[in-house]
Amino acid sequence: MRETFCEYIHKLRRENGMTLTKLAAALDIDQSTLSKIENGKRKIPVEILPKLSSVFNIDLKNLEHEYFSEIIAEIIFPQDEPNQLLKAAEEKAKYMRIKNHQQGTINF
Amino acid sequence: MRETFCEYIHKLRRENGMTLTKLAAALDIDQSTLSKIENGKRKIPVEILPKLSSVFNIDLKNLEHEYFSEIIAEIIFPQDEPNQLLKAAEEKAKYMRIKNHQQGTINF
DNA sequence: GACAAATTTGTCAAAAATAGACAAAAAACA
DNA sequence: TGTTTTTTGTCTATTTTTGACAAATTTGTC
Repeated sequence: MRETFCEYIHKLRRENGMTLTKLAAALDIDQSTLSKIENGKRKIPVEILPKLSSVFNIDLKNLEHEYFSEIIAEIIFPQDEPNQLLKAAEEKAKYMRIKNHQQGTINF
Repeated sequence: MRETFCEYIHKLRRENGMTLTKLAAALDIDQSTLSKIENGKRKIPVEILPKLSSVFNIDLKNLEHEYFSEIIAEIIFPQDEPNQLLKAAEEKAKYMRIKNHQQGTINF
């Protein structure tokens, strides 16, 4: 996927000929909130992923993949050495696995 | 660097024979807060990076590198295909640069 | 062991960020 | 034009985060 996640949601909705109101209802959020989400003005709540998955029949793993890669992209986007940063992150993740780090302790 | 950022701060402080009270004062935070930071119980405020840099004479770029890679590590750590995730993130960051995406719009 | 210094922990109120809801404005389109 | 859809603004409630303080615990030294 090239586009951002919010663009993707928008595309999915239009392709399936749904209105904001309808999709919002299926996702159990306010339609104005969905509009904001599609326009990148509100953060995407993780909880909607499984619902998107079932509404549009898309593998949940895929959606999660897109979701998290986007968050990472937001971080590396302004950096000047993104590749080094990603390498370092990999190393650190390995280190965390070894020390079987308490997930989500803090800082994210 | 292998260790986590909080471990690193702790190490730096001890190596330089500083007490929590002293370093906390230099960083302009409460000493109990610094203790929590070193123990991964509070998130590390970005604002302390420049101060750490000058107190310990470490290149700021380096510190930022470690700081952000850690955040990314926290995200990929629990994922089962971290490499694919990182690749996707790279792609997305490129896409964002092209579309000259408003940094930090949302979701992070 | 006793003492002092250093560190960790718990708690609580203040401040900040986020979410949810609603209505009005704007845009799309038939 | 009239209707539906979408976007935007605003407000309050809720949740999360922060800062500060004091008590408890640990550490190191004599």
